[in-house]
Amino acid sequence: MASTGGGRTEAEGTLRRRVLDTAVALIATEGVENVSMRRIARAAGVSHQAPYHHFGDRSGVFAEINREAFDLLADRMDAHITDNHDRLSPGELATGCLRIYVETALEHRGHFRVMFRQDLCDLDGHPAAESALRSFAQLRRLVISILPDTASTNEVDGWVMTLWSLSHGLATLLVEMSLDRPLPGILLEQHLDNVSATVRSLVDHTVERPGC
Amino acid sequence: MASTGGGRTEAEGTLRRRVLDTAVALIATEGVENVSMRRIARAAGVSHQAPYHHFGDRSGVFAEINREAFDLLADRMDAHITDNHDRLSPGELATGCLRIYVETALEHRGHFRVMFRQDLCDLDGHPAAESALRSFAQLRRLVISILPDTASTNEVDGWVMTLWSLSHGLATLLVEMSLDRPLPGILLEQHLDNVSATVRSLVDHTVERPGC
DNA sequence: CAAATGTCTTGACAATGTCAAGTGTCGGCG
DNA sequence: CGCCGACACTTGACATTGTCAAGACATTTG
Repeated sequence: MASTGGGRTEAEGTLRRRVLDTAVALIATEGVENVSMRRIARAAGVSHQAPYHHFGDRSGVFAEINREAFDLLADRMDAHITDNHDRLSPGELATGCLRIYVETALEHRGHFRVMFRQDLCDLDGHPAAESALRSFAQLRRLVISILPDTASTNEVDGWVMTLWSLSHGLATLLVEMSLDRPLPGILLEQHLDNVSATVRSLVDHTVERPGC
Repeated sequence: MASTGGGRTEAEGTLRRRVLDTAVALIATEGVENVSMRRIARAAGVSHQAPYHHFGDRSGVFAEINREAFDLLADRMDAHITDNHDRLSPGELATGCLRIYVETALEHRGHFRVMFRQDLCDLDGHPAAESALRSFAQLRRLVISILPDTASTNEVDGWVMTLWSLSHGLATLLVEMSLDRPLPGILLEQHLDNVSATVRSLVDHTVERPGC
């Protein structure tokens, strides 16, 4: 087994990556409550202290998973917008982003289960907070481009929260409950239809307003 | 302090209640990750094993909190519907239920933080699962009364999920992040306006459909 | 080549979930 | 009245967990 005492056994920074991957995989299958540092270390085939060298403490691992999750989300949204901004309307772009949100959460349950969990890690000052804001900002920009210039800040932020909730709520339900077993993709499509209907109501809301 | 050895020190079943209340209060302030059985016991002023007598194990406490949460939610929705069913349209009733959902989550963060957490407790066979379904069923009934009889099951369930997501997503964001500090009630009202707009689009969706 | 550094290991400690075994009180039975 | 079992709790013990401290080895630096 492992020779007593260490040495540079891992290639450049490989363990750090393997710890994150192992952690995310375990969280996806067992839930975050049932994942311990020592289990991660064991699953990664290293001593119980090796992960601490790269993350400081347990919450450090979760903070990094948070960062990766929000970055992945923001990157995908970015790509979708830049790829389609000349082909789709702002409303369609927003709908696309919301779809990406749900799909990303389902594809990366381990990441998603850690997002927004302030009891797992304090994100204040951590780069993860910045990544999170990046995702919000993208959606916010789309909402602004949909609403008229006269829209108040509250109106903008209210719609951002509404749209975000539509995705986040569904993603939570699908990931946390076992709703995905009985509910196949068709329900997701139905929901996304409804989302786009909501977005359209946002657009109409904008147009219809006569005055005041 | 506590005399060595037990005795009937609690009035009828009082400790069980106090354990639940203590647990919920701790979870609301510290987050579920930072709440241990022994801390609950300590805060309740009993030995570390006393709670186990009433709940079997840790997940038993969470299961019971789940049951209370879903029951409270379903009861409030029930009351709202029976109090207003002759005064409000089904759409308005649905909007009211969604508002109740968010308000209940904010008033009972400790409960909400445990809901939908399958890693904390297995609800299969537990009465909590039944309570959860009761809440869903209420919303479902409202959606059915809004949609035309010809609506497919997928259409119904899709809208149930959409409406539920609208509330659950917002509640999660408000409870898990510290969004409630900078965001006062006005944003919640704005969001609820949007929710009712979405519900209206559901109703219109019903009316507008020409054929097929 | 020697020292410093970075990567990992082992060992130890307090806290936690939980099992096992006590200890005291209460209600009912003779 | 006195005994007895059930109940509601307590104390004690154990494996596991997060984390601190110290050691071992390879690589880099001087």
